[in-house]
Amino acid sequence: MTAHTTQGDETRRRILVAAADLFHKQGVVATSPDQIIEASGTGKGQFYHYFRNKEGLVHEVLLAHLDAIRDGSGSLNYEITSWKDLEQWFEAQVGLQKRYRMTRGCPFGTIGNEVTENDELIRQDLNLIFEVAKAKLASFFVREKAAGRLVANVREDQLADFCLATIQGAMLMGKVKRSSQLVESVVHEAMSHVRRYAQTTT
Amino acid sequence: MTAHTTQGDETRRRILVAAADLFHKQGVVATSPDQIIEASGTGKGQFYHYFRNKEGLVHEVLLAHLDAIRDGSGSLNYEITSWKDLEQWFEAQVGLQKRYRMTRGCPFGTIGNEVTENDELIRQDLNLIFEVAKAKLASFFVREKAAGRLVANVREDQLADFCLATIQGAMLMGKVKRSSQLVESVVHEAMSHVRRYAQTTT
DNA sequence: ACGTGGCTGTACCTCCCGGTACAACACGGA
DNA sequence: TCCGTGTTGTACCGGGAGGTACAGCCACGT
Repeated sequence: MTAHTTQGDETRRRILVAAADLFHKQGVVATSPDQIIEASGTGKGQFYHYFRNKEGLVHEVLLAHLDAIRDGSGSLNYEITSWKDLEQWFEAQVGLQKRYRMTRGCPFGTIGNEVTENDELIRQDLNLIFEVAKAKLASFFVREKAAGRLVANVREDQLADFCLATIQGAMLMGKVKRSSQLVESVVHEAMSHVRRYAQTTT
Repeated sequence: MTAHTTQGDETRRRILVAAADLFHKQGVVATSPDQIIEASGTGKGQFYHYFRNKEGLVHEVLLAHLDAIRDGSGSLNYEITSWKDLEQWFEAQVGLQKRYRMTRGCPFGTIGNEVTENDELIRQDLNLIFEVAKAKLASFFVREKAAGRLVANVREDQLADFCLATIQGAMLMGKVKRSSQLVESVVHEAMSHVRRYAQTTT
């Protein structure tokens, strides 16, 4: 299951990266082990040596995503310390989508939408990812409120969920429309809404 | 392709209904013709008699959805004439999701997320659906603005996109979390944002 | 040097996917 | 009545999905 050699570690990593990319591009169901094997330049032997099966691989891809959010090693910065940061967090997602010429949505959303009642494990992984992301965003709002810069009756986690949900929906619609303008304007509305809770209590 | 007999019309309809349900439940890619055939109680003969292939069926399912939005024959009412209507439109989506015990997302969103660069036709169908839905919502805002009950500098279609995007994101996250509370609160935030553009100019 | 792991490649297997071919049937009109 | 068109069932097919078996390899400690 896990690698015991630097070389083995490398191939394992290559499989993970190739899989993550293909899942993002065309979804989990539409991606076959053979495709991942070819894209990663490995063989069937390695694939089933390092991963129990396809579902196991999906699980580990999601864990990798989770780590990326947790330690900030991914291309997105979830450590929000200012309103500017929050705005950049939104913009960064649009930017990422633009690099793929608006042909892709959010990596998590893409997988999340494919989840059925038989994928309980995967669903929980995704749930955890959203939970961690929410906590990161919410902690910013908590600090702002503590500093008296946020109206007192606002629910911080609810606001964080709002941010996540809007960006998910915006990216999905941006992908369908193949247009970044839609995403930009939705993000703009969302930011404008969240900002209204900010107050300058002198 | 198209039926010429009331009986043939019936089987064609049964296939469409069964397909729509399965696509909503588990997505397009994960649904095989055989499953649709079994669920609709028909045979392979009928399937390929009435539809060119699987993609053709997806296309027609989407056209049926589109009609449902256009003439209001679906379970959702897109004819918004009051703020109460708008709120009910949001709530109706959550209600629908709840009936499936939060195991499904939006029918369009589910399909939209599966779209790749090879599904240009399907993508355009979905785009049209979103476009029509947006127009329905936007026309309400236009009327409100004309009546002076909306701030003058608001872009009506942008606001409509915002509504669509948030409900999409909310339903996706609701499905992943298997919780309707998340959806309710996101919808609440969205409504609260949109309502701020309303003004009573005496 | 040699065994004992981890690593890697390839052959193979079963099942189902999307689809075709084709024969039988129903039934209204000439 | 008998033909033609719309409808329905079933047999079949190539290919790829997801996965297993297994044999070679290479490095390492001893």
